[in-house]
Amino acid sequence: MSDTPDTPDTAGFAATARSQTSRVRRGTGRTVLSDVAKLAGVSTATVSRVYNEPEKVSAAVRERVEQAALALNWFPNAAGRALASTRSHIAGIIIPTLDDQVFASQVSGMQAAFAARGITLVLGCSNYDPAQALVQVRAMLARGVEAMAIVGEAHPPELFDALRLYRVPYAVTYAYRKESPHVCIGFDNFAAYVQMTEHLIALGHRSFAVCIQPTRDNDRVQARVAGIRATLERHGLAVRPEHMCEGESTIAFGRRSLRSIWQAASERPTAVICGNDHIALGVLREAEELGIAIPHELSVTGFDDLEISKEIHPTLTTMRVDTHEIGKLTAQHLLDMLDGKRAQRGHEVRALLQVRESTGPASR
Amino acid sequence: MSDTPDTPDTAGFAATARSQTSRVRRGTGRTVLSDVAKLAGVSTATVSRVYNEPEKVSAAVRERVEQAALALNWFPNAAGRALASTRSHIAGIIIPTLDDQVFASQVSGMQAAFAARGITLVLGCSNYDPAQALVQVRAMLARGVEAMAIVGEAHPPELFDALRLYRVPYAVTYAYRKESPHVCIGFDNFAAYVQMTEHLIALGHRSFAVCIQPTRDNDRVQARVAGIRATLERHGLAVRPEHMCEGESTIAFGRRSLRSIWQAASERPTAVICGNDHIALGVLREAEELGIAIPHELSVTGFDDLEISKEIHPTLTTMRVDTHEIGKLTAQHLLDMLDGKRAQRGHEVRALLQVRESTGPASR
DNA sequence: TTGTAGGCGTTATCAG
DNA sequence: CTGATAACGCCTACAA
Repeated sequence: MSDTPDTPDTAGFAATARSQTSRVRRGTGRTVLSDVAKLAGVSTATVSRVYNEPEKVSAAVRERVEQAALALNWFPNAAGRALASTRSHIAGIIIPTLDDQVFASQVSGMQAAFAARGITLVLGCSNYDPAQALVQVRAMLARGVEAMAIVGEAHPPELFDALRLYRVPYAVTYAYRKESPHVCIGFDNFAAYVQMTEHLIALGHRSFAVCIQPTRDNDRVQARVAGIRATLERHGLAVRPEHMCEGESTIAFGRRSLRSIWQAASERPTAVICGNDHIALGVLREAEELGIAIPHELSVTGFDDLEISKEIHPTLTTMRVDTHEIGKLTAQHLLDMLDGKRAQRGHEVRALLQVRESTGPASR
Repeated sequence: MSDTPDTPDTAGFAATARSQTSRVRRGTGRTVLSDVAKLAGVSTATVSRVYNEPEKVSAAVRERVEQAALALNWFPNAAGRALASTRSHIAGIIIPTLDDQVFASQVSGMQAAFAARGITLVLGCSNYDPAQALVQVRAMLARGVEAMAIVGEAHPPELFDALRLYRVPYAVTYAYRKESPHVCIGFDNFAAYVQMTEHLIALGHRSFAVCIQPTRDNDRVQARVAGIRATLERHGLAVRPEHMCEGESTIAFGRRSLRSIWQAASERPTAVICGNDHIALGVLREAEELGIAIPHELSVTGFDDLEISKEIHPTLTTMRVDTHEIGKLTAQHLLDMLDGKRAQRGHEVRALLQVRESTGPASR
């Protein structure tokens, strides 16, 4: 049974001789840690220490190991590392879509902050579909993500259950609600639209239209609509159904919406609140075409403060949120969790109103 | 000397949870494959087969295993899988920045195509810095990426050497050059700007200005400038140094540039070629402020065809590239490589000229 | 400070 | 079609 003298792993056979040595080995032929150990004349444990706890290795030995690794062009295999240490050095983020600048810049902020700490970010897009988000989260859990960020809280309970079950620290981003059971890092969508609506009411507006993204499965947009409605209600006002337009986040949708609002039989609104700058840009564009004077005849507001919004005519009243900062703060929070710090209650970022030319006193 | 156990950086959350477990087993307490095997009354090998080669398992056993997995809420651990199978199911992409829509949508295209095949995409941003790109590629190689995409070919040779050494299939994206030693999937930046320049020359323009992104370390932008220069030269023309502006990709840079061009002592150009729509939007905006008639007094061109470009006044002449498609094609190519298909020569995507109101006949 | 040895969760080989 | 068992590459408790 045991007449073969060569112990398969730690014994010293040359790197090249390896593949021929035994029939059982399935190896890839790549340089591995033990090759480096052999060349440096140290144990595998020492090589590992050089890369994980360098202060515990003498300078001379460290130097020798680094030389050997360089000579063999070796670097640690992440799968082996992850398996042995139960640390994957991976974090995940789920966003609705990269096609929206606000999410892209949030990813960008997180990516940079994580990379600085040697953590790789893996990205999943849900396309605004809760089922897809759940699938992505499960896949990331399987990958062994150490932390996760996810946009919004309108997700299946199983999603958060899974996160808790696996004890993966996570944060809900982009949205912020004080009452949320999750750690939230973002802004209060409800409050932001309250502020915007109050701005218009203060200007004397009493008749409103709303052009907004799909509310389905989207807590952020729902909160915005709720903010508008609550504020109007407080002033004894409401949006007529025919002045409530819901559709995709495009210039084209904004144009279509204003046309239908203008052609409706009911009294025309004096203000249009849009779900974001894209839609507002479309409304402005269509207004120009219909010969509607902005803001004299109609006030228009957006959200996001795109670079273009202060350059067009008339310049667009909108709100600005630093989404890059949201990403950075989220990464910092998650890194703190990984470092064993106590959990925060979340972090509220301000949405800042930018009053420009597209809003003015109501004409009626 | 140093019996202090605190490793400042990499030691983390794992430490606390661990100490309670048995001294021998370091396990995480998570459900593992063998638990499923036990519950289903089969061997671990069979469980593995159910998920990797289901056709080799009888329907009855398969059913039993699936039930057990569901009951225990088990799913395979990626690190263990990667280690044992030498397949990581990870692909990587390196882009300059997510803050540019064209790269974000390329990532989006790849991500979707890969996800459909169970491959996770990991993202790295180089911030237009070749050194950072190299670091990111090495990190991804360590992660065991099975394939890689990287924007542009202006990278350190070590980067491509590493890719070749590890036999990782890769593609250069966004840029396409027939003579490139790499598989390229993108469009010909040189040819695109030749076409744009020819468009203006055909309109009678003889005096040009150029406002473009930084050329340093950026082969795509360099190719664009070369395309402009070569075309002009063929017609016996050239850009005066004071009409050559290089700067960041923003509306503000476009505005600044036009102002300086207009204030220069030399004869004013009749056309401004911009490196992208952002810059062109700035030029248009500043022209309006300076009272320059577009296109009568000055023609302006962009690149990318942003949604806004056909909505502003005057509408912008630009070029359109389907970057989402580039991402999708790249993923398909890389998947083909992983499936062992023969390498393609790359794939050229067309950049389409969109002639609009911002270009017209030269006035001089 | 360094070495030894066993384990991390899964897959692959080979025998039954 | 199924099971036993040895890798996969690295980390870490413990011993020296």
